[in-house]
Amino acid sequence: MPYRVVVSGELAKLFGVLSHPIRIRIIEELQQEDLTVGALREILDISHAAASQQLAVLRSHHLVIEKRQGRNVFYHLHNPALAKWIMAGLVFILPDRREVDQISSAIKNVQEVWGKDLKPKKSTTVKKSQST
Amino acid sequence: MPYRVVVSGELAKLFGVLSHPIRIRIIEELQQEDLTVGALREILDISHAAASQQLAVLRSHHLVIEKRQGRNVFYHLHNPALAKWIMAGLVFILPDRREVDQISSAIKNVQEVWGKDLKPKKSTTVKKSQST
DNA sequence: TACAAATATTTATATATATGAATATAGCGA
DNA sequence: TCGCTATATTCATATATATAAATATTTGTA
Repeated sequence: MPYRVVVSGELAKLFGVLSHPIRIRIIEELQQEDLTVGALREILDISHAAASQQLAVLRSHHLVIEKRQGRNVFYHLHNPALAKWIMAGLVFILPDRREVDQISSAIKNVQEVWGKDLKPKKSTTVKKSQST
Repeated sequence: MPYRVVVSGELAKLFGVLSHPIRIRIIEELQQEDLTVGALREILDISHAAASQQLAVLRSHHLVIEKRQGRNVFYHLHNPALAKWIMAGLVFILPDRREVDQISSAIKNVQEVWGKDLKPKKSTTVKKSQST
């Protein structure tokens, strides 16, 4: 198979995995610190099953790594550069005129939160509580 | 709307647009030189309508710009950095064991072709002939 | 046992894509 | 100017795919 076809196919798959808001948010949250499924569920305000499913998609493409710790499963990025690379893609977002203000101010906010230099990882810190 | 939601949604849309092999190949081909629909059709070996449709997707997200010239319509990248950014995503492709060799050699090949320094653009050069 | 997470299944929805036909636009020649 | 051809876009339709959300079930662990 011609290599261009192989590679464009693989890239397309990668982009497919990234083409969901929840999965992007998971990746950005994981850049800050390792998190359990329950913690992500809470942060993203989604059901447990949903969090698990989206993590499974990321896992199946080796973008995140799971690490069991007691009854919790912590996730971290296989390659933290992924989160940075995604942020670099922000410049290619070209909203339509009417949304320009709203979206570009949102981008600025997000760059401060997701884009700033990272705190030293507290990877094994367990959140105190976790409901449902 | 919380800005994280806005931005992750916009990014997801962008990734969605890029999650098709043909569209990726179009972007990489356009990095080398501006091309007409017919030229792309030929290079990618797809139908004329298919080329036009995929270009419409890219156009609707402002990733490519059309410029009419006589009876041809030339396309170019709105932001050539897009092609480079996509190539930078290659490092996040983590194939399964069995495909590792095939895919990583394909990636190497592609990096030579799509990743090398660009020739000065001959943007308005019209291809001599064009069948079908 | 009870909790956390993963897995499996189903359902519903959306979406993409290929194809062929119709339409539009531009250049060319009589 | 009037056709004729080349190029490109659009539309309609059928098919395929995917995809997500919801639910239920299972597994592992304290």
